[in-house]
Amino acid sequence: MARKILVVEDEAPIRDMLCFVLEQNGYQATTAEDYDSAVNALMEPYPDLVLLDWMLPGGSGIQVAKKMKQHELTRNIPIIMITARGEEEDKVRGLEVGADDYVTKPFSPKELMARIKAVIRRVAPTSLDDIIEVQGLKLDPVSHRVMASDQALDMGPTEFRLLHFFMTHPERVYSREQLLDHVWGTNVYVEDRTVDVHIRRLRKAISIAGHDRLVQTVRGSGYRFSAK
Amino acid sequence: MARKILVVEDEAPIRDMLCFVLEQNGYQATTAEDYDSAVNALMEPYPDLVLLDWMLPGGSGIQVAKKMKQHELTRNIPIIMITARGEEEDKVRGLEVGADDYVTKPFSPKELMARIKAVIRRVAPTSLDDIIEVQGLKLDPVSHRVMASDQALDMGPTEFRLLHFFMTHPERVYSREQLLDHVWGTNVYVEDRTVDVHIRRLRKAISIAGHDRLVQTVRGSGYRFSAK
DNA sequence: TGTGTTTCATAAAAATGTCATAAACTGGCG
DNA sequence: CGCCAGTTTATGACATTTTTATGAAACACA
Repeated sequence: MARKILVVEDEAPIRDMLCFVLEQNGYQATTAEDYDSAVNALMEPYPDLVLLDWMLPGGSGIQVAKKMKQHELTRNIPIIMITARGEEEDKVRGLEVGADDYVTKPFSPKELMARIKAVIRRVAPTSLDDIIEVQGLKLDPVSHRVMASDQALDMGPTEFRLLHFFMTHPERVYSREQLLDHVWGTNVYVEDRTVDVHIRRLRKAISIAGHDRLVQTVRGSGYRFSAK
Repeated sequence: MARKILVVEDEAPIRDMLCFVLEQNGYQATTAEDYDSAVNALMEPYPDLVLLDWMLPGGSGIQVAKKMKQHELTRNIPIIMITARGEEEDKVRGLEVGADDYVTKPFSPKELMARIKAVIRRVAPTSLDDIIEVQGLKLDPVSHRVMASDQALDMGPTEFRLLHFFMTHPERVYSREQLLDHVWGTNVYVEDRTVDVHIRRLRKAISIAGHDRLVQTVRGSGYRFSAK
């Protein structure tokens, strides 16, 4: 429900202000103050968006952006750059590196929130709270419930998260490791094979109306959620 | 219960379509085609929400939004802007001025309804003081009483508030923390687990007519009040 | 003192990660 | 082709951990 936003900013006062505004608006804020901590913070709970100060001390913000673009898992996280007034050059370079938008210091909280909202909407058209439906299988993140043709399905929390991930990322193979990263969270030490077990449990839970065929095994690669 | 929605849109076909869709979904639609008629329409029967086309001929939609924000009585009426595809800048400015959300032309009725619902839910969950009924379980905030098929039920104050909250926010999971915030009030230091106890008491109180099944446990997430 | 609330301890239930084993699939080879 | 050996995946069982339910005691307040 609450989107996670990573704030990368070296000046503590500004950082705090940003966090305050973000949390005030229903986001969950994480922070980092330099390149290293930023890269680190990116791995933990994947943020839904990164607010990146261009003028970081050591490695500039651009390094962080570049690093993000290199990694599969962080490549698609949208970035909003914070630039100083008038630095046209920066803006251009920032957008070149893959920033999705920028705000110019000083900026109003209102403007910032507007931009964040717009960027998130653009990147993730389906709101986190939307009911997702695939072939009669409906998942409602708000009521935290899965229905198959008006019948509520029962499953454990992990199976729910797994299904949620699958339904929001269909038609794509995911290795067990990737699934662990996305569904369990990073740096969680769990055996690869554990995924198999939860896949089975998920299949069993949704098999009542025959939806288990949506969860497909891709031998040698992992699993895929597909309506085809 | 029928919410009034003001549609501000200059193109008649689109306006009619919008009205049709809105009424189809149980809303009561009012219309306006330009700045003046919009300002006018705002005064008469205060709408619960305004659907505002950004691209009005004379004064653009933003004028309407600004005007609304100036007046005490219309300030809090939520606004959903209708923007043309790709006009990023417009969206940002709209949100800055105080729009609550936007839809991009062309949009599906489904998406529109979803956004309207989301905005209304956020702004006005349910009017207070109305008798709420779910499956024969009636709660009257005025007389402060709960009835199950003409039989008065007995419960403590906290259970009453808890039930009231649940009945006005059904089909949604709430974590214990959220429940504490909403039912107990913010910044109250109470153990999370205390919620469990009151949930049990509430269940016991309404179990006489079998309504305890409405209060559902969502493992790992919290509780949910649901008729399903 | 009595009603209502919170905390605590414990029971009960559910979820989770691993294993061991069965089953399914692959590619090579006779 | 058909079979075998080697891999990979499916599945059932299980010990452990985590989360909830519940009864009772400790409190708070009028």
